[in-house]
Amino acid sequence: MTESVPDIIVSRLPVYLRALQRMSDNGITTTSSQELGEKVGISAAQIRKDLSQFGEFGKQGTGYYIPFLIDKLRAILKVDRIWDVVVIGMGDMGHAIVRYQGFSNRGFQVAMCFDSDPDKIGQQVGNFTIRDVKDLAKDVREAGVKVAMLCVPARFAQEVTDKLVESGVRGILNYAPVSLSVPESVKVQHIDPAIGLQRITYYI
Amino acid sequence: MTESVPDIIVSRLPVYLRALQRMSDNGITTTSSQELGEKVGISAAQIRKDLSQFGEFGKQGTGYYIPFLIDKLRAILKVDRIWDVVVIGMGDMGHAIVRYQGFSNRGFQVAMCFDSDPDKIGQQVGNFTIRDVKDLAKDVREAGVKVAMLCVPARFAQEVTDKLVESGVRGILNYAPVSLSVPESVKVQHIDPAIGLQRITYYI
DNA sequence: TTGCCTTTGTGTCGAATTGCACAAAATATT
DNA sequence: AATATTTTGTGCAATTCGACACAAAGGCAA
Repeated sequence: MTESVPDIIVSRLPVYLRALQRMSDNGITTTSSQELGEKVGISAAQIRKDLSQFGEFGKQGTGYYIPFLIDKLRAILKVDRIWDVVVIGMGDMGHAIVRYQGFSNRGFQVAMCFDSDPDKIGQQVGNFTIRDVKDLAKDVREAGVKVAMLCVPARFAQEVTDKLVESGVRGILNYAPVSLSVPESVKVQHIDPAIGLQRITYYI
Repeated sequence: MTESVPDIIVSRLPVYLRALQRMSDNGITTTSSQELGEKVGISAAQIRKDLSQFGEFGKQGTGYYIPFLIDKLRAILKVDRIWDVVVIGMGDMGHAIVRYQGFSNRGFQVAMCFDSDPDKIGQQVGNFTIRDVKDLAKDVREAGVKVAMLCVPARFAQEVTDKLVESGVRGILNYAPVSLSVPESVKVQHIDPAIGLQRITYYI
């Protein structure tokens, strides 16, 4: 039985994984909590404690064998598989996301995309034909897609969210600049560049 | 003298501001910590305590007068002005950012954009002509730009970052999927959709 | 005015998170 | 084989953070 792991620890794991995959790409096979910590800007003790929530992945005196640790983290984060993702809203941001090449080796692939604009529906973006958002519920449910990226204007975000939740989506990456209301069983992560920038200017 | 305010509180302020601006746009002039908390998914007590770090902005029995609180938050976050922002890397993401219309009423405007690809340099994106990244240091320094959005591939991110820091940039919103190393005086915020998605799939 | 209702700002406390330090384990060296 | 070196995993202490509760203040109704 898994002890419930604090959110804040879970939120750091993808950062570790990203750094490890980068090291692996550079041909490095072993690292220490010290070295990894310097790369990601987190203390070595913190990293060791975070990882120890899930098992003993390192070896005293040697550190961590990177391919092994990557496998473990991918399993923990459930990205030891490829998740289909649906993208809603084919503005500039939706386009950029659908065409982005960086998802596949991190556990995700775009499976379909939607818009409500009749001029856009039917058009091609990358390998995909933009579908009518009226078919969103049906298509998402039938395909069993569990993860969505929401790129619609703020005023439509909540209504699309409700449809997604209804259709069985369990997680939403929200690019719309608005907070979403969802059941507890659904996880939301927010991406809002203006909020990121405002968190910066406070310190300048 | 301002007591040092915890990062975690600062990071919530832009979320409050966004919700308040939305309420204001909808013609609402007054709210309570209770109501605001429901909108952003944070407890009322938390909101009151966060705001009390900076002053007494509410009135017992009535709550908060939204235009006043917006002004206060904008001043605290230093977005009671418009910050020039430089965008580096004119791929799909850079394009989407430069063309995004949502920054101006939240304190930011794109001032210039750069790429290293000779085919892209000189081309028009929105109202801007793509400049040669070789001129980055000079142009940024001369214009006194303090904030950057980094949209280059991961392998170039650190070297561009170093140039930006050297040129006087104090904050970077990093879209590249890699951790950056910067002096303490420079603030970085990360936007990586794959990390957002991995934080979601853990819970599914 | 008086009494009732609402809502803030904050003191207190418990919980969550982080930092520190070290025994134990593994490797490297002599 | 014995010693030195490295680095993990973790117990404990310190700090940070969030929930709760309530006095005080303002508004409203009669």
